[in-house]
Amino acid sequence: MYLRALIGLAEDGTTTCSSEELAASAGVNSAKLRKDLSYLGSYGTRGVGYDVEYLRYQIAREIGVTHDWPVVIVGIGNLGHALANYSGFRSRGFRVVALLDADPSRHDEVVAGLDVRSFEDLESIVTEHDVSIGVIATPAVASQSVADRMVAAGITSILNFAPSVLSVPDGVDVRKVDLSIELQILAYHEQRKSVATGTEGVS
Amino acid sequence: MYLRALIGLAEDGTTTCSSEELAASAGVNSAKLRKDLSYLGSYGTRGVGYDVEYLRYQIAREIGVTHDWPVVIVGIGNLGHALANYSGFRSRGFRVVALLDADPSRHDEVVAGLDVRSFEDLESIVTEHDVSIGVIATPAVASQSVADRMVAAGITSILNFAPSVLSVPDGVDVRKVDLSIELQILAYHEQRKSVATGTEGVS
DNA sequence: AGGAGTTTGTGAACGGGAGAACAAAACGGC
DNA sequence: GCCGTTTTGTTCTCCCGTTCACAAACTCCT
Repeated sequence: MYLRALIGLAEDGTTTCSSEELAASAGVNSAKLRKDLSYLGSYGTRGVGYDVEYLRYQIAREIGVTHDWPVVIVGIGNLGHALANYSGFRSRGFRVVALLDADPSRHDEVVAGLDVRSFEDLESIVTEHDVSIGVIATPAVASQSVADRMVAAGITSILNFAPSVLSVPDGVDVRKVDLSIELQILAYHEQRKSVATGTEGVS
Repeated sequence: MYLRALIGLAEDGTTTCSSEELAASAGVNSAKLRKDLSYLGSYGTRGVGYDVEYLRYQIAREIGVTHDWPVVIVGIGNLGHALANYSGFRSRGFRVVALLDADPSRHDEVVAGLDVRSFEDLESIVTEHDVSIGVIATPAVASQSVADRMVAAGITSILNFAPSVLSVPDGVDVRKVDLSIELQILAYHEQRKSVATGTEGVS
């Protein structure tokens, strides 16, 4: 988030910023920002602030976005389609090297300039491109078996868009994004709002 | 998450479950689950466990998924396209009532059975369908102005997929989903793994 | 050179979530 | 009807992230 805020500041032509400004851009408290940055090192100048370009490079180096990460996406339904085309991945240092789907009827499609290939090709693709990050955009029922195959093939980080809890061995990282859970959280607060104001009754 | 786990258990034909089982399905600790459920009330039976259907209804009622929530999606690019087609929304009680885009060249498209309409129609749609939840899938530069218009039109909950920090008045909830941040977090851990094992050097 | 004004970096206090542990309650067998 | 077993609901403790507050350090102006 700080890196993204710095990029935004750099695009606006800002060369130096205080922790207060950067915190506002990132939407956090300035003390938290200073403490977070202090874990990386002492990259600011007291009385002046942070050099935008310098700090940007230091953060990029620390979090590992200085080189491209190859990524495979499994499950080319609506969501996988969008992810394959999502420009944010490429601009943040991720390169989609393959799109896989278990459904043979999808194998003739070309999405985002890539052939949709058979899920059976997973191992060879992972080996060839030295892929360590996989994205699961399949239905929930398929997600665990896809994850197992990914782990067996050597993938050690998984981004899971399926609404399922994956079990993986130690040493493998999983992050889960559940789009409808986010909406449900908003709906919950909406409901509480209407209860509080008495606009709407809840049986 | 608990609701989803309960639905899964119900589909498997389970009628009763212990906190231990449900916690395992949801991927959390059983003490935490019991504590969370205790905030809703005392819906379990000691020595027996929870009735799946009963608990499911109670949670659904509490979080407000007993009735459908109308939703508008603004920005019908790749991501908006996928969101409009995403079946998880409908099955979780959300109904997409309109798709809006500022680009007139998109207005002839039909996505997921809905016309893509002009962003200018926002106010009338919100009023007509009593929409309180809006989804922003525009580029980052447009997101703040879209949010402002949404708030002015009466929307009080926003799900923001743009990589930007939105500022909104009190009483409006914003949740942010940033797809590439998730990948960056995985990449960070990957980098640390390779540093720790000495597989790869970091200058 | 020195003091006033800024801004970072960090020690201390605060708050809240997570897990362990246990009392209360329900069921089943005798 | 009573006791052992099981499982919930809740309290207590611990730990971690966040925030406050302040000393150290840097710049600018006189």
